[in-house]
Amino acid sequence: MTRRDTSQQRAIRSAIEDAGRPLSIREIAEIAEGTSPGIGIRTIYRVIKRLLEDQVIKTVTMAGHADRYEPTAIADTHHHHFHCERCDRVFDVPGCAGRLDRMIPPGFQLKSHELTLNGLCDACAG
Amino acid sequence: MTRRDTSQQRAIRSAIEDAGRPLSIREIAEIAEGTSPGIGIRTIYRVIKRLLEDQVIKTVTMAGHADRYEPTAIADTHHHHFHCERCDRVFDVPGCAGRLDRMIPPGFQLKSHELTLNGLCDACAG
DNA sequence: CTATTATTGACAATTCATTGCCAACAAGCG
DNA sequence: CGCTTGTTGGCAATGAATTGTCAATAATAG
Repeated sequence: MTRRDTSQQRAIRSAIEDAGRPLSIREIAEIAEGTSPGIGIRTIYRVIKRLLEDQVIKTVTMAGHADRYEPTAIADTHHHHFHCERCDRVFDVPGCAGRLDRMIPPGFQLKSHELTLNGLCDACAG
Repeated sequence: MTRRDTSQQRAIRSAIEDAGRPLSIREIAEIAEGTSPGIGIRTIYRVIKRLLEDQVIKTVTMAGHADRYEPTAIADTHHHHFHCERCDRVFDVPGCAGRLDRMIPPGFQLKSHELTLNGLCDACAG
């Protein structure tokens, strides 16, 4: 049961690592297709699942959009996401909104939060 | 093609208006079942669609969760949402996180944002 | 009250993302 | 290099949410 390295896995890993932004399954498939032609969608799902299990990448959950994936190192840096309404790409945005605890009603226990910004990215706005 | 009022429609409308929090399709169905026994899920979808078209209610999009619906009057008051991990209910939280424009990268155009708070509600935390 | 027709609800059908299955393929040990 | 077996990819199958269909029902104008 030795783990094997394949060109498909490398294509998927580098797609995610080089993107600089969280990628959806579809985006990963398109990019990996360039590096590893003919790669099947089934393989994308399988490899993503394993990368998640191995904590190599983490899931980015977006309000109203498909999940994206980004390297754990980036995900662990506290930040949020900007979704471009036109090109549908998602970008990392450093920093945080601030005093969220103040918003919480008495008795409630805050554990985490997700901030989704919507608008136009520089390329689409220009 | 005159519009007709029915007990099913009233049950759905009052479920949403009286809840005091955004409701999912499933929650609406359960509550409406109490007021209008035997109401079909098909009717829930149909009436919700019409209420959305008529701007009577609006959709609450949550990161990682099914859409919820709340009265337009409430939706138009700027606020955010708290999702309880245990009971899966969603609550309105007044106020806003603050200076979001400062987080936006140069060239980007911010149009809207969604903040999802996660944790335990007072009932589940107590 | 009666006739018209908008509305309902059961069921089938669709949509879309994800997974099961399995024969063919290929990574890497010896 | 050759063999073992982990991996791949096409297709079927699944699961979950939503919609189409249409006969039966019920709201409302007259």
